[in-house]
Amino acid sequence: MLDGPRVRFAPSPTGYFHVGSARSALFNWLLARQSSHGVFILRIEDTDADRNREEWVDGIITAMAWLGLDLDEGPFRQSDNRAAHTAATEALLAGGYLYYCDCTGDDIQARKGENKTPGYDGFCRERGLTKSATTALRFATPTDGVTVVHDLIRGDVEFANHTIDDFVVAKSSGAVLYALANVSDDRNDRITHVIRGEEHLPNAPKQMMLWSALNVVLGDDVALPVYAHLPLLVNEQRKKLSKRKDPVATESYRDQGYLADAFVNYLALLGWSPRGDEEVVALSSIIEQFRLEDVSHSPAFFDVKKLNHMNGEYVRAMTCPEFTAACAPWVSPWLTAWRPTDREVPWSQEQFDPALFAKVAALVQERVTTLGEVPAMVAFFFLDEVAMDGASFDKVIGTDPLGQQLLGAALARFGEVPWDANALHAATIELGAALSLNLRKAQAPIRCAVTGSLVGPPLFESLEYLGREKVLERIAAALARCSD
RNA sequence: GGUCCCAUCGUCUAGUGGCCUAGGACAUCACCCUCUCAAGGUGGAGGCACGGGUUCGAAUCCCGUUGGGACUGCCA
Repeated sequence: MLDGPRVRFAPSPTGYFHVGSARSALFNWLLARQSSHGVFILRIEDTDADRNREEWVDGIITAMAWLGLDLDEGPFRQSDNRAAHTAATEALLAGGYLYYCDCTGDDIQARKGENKTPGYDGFCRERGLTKSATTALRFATPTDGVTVVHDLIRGDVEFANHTIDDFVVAKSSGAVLYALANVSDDRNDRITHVIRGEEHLPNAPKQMMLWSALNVVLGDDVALPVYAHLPLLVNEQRKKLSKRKDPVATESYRDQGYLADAFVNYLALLGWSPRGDEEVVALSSIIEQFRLEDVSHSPAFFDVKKLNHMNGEYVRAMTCPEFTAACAPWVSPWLTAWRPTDREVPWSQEQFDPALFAKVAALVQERVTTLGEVPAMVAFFFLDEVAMDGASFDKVIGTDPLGQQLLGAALARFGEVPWDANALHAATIELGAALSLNLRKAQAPIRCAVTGSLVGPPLFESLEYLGREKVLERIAAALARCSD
């Protein structure tokens, strides 16, 4: 068998797919992809029945597929490996690495009193307790020596063994906990690189102890994995990104119309950077250049502004037909397999005209940063009645006699002018000139009357695509509104 | 409190002892372009946390200080 890195992404389905998780998944995936024999595994760590939900499992799988993080093995379920976890626990117990403990949290707290040493005090170590409904299994950590974690990103990190408390390996219910379950699975999956968030760094020495102990009691000498603890993703307060307080759901970025390629590109820049000055780089180039050794040590702030810029660049880099097609979930969701879950289209299926949208798309492509912004920008093409912005109307038409005069003149002139953007452009210049208005001023009332807003896609192309009839209708309606 | 991690423009970063008067990107400001809004172009402002060493020479190495963070669960 050819050796390549075997890496895994091991999320627990206790919430939506966090952007920090997406970044961890990506870095694991990159390492696997840059080697021809690399293997990327997804293992859902679903052993905490109280907190897991099936919909979150789906969310993880869907989001990873969206990002293009394809799997070589899995998705596996940690809950399918319970037999192995139990066997590992029993072997460890038989080997003398574990002991039963019936202390409650309150007991431990009460005993500690003034003692500042963290964690469990080893009270039950020599008590010789046996299995019961109230006894958990703890790992007896060495009281001397040091455990050094060889971290690819940070170098060697030393932990004095006496500072590591006797952590619980299996609950009194028999359920095997994270530290062991995770190690047991990593051994079985022959994981070579454990790449995960920095919050797991304190777990590493415990898991190395477990791994080595398992090698002894199982008689199965599996090489310890190489660790790489990724810098945390933080919010503007420099705190770890929180599912509760921060906008971190990967799914929501998809809903908003961020492009997977752009999102992946941005994620790759969090803690790592390509060589050279260019940050918008092809995935193939990222795969080729990526090195764990180059990952930065310090926490990174997830900056939506920069993501926005990058997304805009990717949007503009698409061909027009690609862009048009990519917009489908937002403009014609009734046609697509996937559609955003957090919004509705402003028009009905009957009102929407695909051929018209294909023309209009070119007008908005370079004006949006996300696909989700498209509907609002082109709604006036499909809605029977414009959604008039009151303030804009008052400003350039309602309280402006010149604006009304121009609209009156346009109503007449647009009735006879050849119907194309150039002619409309020229006609508007003349109309404005007659009132001593430059084009900037002259186009405003027309834009407002026809689109309902003072900002939007280029006006004359819009008029052309909308058609003479609707344009004249809307100008007349705007004029009528003045006398209301 | 303890253990551990981290420290370059507001933000993400380049930088691995001399190419640094510290480079790029986002954001920001100004100007140009322009039918609005964008996009684009040009230019500006903006940083090595602090203090000691080591060295001919330090953003880069060492020590300390300060500051921030993670962990400290019969969660993962």
